[in-house]
Amino acid sequence: MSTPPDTRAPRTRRADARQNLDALVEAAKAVFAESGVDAPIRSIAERAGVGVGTLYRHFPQRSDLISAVFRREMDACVDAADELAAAHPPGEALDLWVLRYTEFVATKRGLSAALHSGDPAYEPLAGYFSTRLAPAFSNLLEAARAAGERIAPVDPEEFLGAVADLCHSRAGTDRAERMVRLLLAGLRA
Amino acid sequence: MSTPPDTRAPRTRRADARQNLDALVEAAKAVFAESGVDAPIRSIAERAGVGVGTLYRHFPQRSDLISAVFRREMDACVDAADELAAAHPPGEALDLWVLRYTEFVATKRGLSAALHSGDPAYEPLAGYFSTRLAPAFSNLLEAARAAGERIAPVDPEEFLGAVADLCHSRAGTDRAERMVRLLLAGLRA
Amino acid sequence: MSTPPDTRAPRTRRADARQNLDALVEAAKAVFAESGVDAPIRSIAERAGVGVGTLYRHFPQRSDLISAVFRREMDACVDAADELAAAHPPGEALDLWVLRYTEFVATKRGLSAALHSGDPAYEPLAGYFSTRLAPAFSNLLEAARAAGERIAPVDPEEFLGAVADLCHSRAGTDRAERMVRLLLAGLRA
Amino acid sequence: MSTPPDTRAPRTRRADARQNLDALVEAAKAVFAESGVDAPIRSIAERAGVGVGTLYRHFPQRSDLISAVFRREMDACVDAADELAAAHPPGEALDLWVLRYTEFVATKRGLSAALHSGDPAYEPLAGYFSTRLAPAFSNLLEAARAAGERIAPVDPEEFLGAVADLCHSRAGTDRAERMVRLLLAGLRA
DNA sequence: CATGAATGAGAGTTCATTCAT
DNA sequence: TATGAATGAACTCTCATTCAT
Repeated sequence: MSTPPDTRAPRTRRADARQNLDALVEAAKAVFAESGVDAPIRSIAERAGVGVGTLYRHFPQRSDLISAVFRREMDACVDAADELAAAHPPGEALDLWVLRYTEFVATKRGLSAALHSGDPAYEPLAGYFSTRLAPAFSNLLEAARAAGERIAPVDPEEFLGAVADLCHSRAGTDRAERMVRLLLAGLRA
Repeated sequence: MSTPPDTRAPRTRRADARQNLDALVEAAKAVFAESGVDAPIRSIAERAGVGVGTLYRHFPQRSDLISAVFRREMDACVDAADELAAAHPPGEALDLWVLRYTEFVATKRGLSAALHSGDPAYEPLAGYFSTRLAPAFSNLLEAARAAGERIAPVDPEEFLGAVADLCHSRAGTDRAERMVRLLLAGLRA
Repeated sequence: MSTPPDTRAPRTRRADARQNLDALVEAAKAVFAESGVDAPIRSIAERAGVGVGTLYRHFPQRSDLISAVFRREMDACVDAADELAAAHPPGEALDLWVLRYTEFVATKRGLSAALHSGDPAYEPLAGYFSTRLAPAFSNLLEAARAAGERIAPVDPEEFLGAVADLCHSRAGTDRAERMVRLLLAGLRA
Repeated sequence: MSTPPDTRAPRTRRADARQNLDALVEAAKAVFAESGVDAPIRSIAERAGVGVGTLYRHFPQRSDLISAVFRREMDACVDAADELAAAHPPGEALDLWVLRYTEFVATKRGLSAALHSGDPAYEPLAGYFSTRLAPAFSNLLEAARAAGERIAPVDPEEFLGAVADLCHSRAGTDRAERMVRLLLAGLRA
């Protein structure tokens, strides 16, 4: 009436849920960076040293895992905005933060595709994008304007989306950076 | 009293092959636009009204098909450069062509990913990119400079790659166009 | 001035265990009725508000749980035989009890499959079937015969098995009842 | 961009589609009889000496395969009705055919479950049941009545369903036959 | 004693690719 | 030369079962 497999790998069992969760997100981050967000689920579980079942327990949908990875780093990126604003003059802070954002995006192949896929599973992620990242950027934009810089009107989300696009391709970070600078220049034209 | 010679095309071999090839490229173009370059091979063969075997005969690698599709439209895009240059003042021609190029890219989901995948199969395509599109753009750039416009030094290929990135995402063509214009503005800053 | 003795149940161990056991059997009954005996073990544990481990402690084999559920209701069904015999004339009691048995079986999707699966785990259940249900039915049969009814010779177990089969299918209880009546009619032909 | 596995089992390739189809239905019949209609798809493919893909090509849904198996034998069973009617007196033909039908059902574990599962995929099969088997049975019933037999009014489909239920269980054909005879007796009571 | 996280076998399904016809 | 049937690797997901806490 059932399948009685005799287990033979005792390994970690129950070590610590929190730890596993971390390992999974970390592994996912690495794998996504290497192979994009469509990488086989199993490869992530393996990298985390965890059974697929465990992965599914914590992240029933692929999108849950993607969201977890991105959210974690989005937070760090958002925090950087305040730090840079505090340590640099507005215009400079703006540029520096966009480059920081660039780094965040650099390893997220497929992020924008996911965000715009229309799949409702990504709405929370998109929401996070709108409610956290975009405002952070918007603040920097306003601060620069308040400091007297002439900056073209631009939708913050749209601009960040564009920067993301420029950084997804495997064309290398140098090119990405040059092109992002061009975009920033366009902002000031 | 004699049998009238049957004049109906007995030498269709070649013609058929050509036709198949055309149908395939056309079908691939449509399917790529709809589902991206990772679409099932079969769906392309079906759309072309041809067996998969035939597809494989003409395009042993998926990349061959991708290249064929892109090459065909690249040609049209390259030709447009001359036409625009003849009909408009240099600066305007430059902008118009970039928008024209934008359209070409718009339906090519995955083009830049393919170009930068590192897969040697795409080298011919990348080569075509460098030897045809980039020079066409370069000419427009030079013409504008010659006409007195101040245009930042930029690697043509890199710039075109960036534009491509901006157009891939499913975020809609409006956003893409706005962002491309920003990039163009950056060029003149 | 002295600490008043804490009289609140400190000896709940046993009581808890009994309670869990009850909850499990009850939950299993409900789940089996809804999804058949192949329902996920976990869903039963959840329904009982208990961890899977606890379930496994009490019922190491799925068949143990199945047996427990069935046994409990078989008992009730067996008891009904005496009650009906006491309250009705023999022939009527016979018919009424078979319909009562029908109800018992109705929600036991998979019971007969389990009983006849050949899996040795079900032998105790089958034994219970033979030693309790079949005799109860046999008594009613004999009583009816003793009362002068002409009833075909039939193996009680076999007959009950047949009735069970007629009730398993999801075809609805109406049909089942009609067909069971036909079977009863056959008994008297 | 793709997975280039190097095939190593050349085996039959394209031998004959018709043959494969037959082999599949045959294998499915055997597997269904052994393990019920929920048996792993893969086991059927293996038994037929065919890749899973081939199975899926011919029978995209499990229900398609089930239907194919059943339909084939239903046809034979329906044909038997005429033959028996021609060779025997009505009452006898009726009994003989029901036993014949019994044989058909005997190896179809899960048939009635499938028929009554409510899954729309089985509607064609259920339809076949109603339009072919039930009428065949109905004719025999009428013929027997016309010949003067007293036969209880009964819904042909319902009756056949009941017979099916009696034959599904693994309880052995002897028991099934005895119980079916009882049901037939009930019909004449 | 109870819990539920972890495990991994196994089932379903898709699709690139080959090759008999 | 064209066809499309066949193949099977690879992927996703579920769930029985164990065992650290």
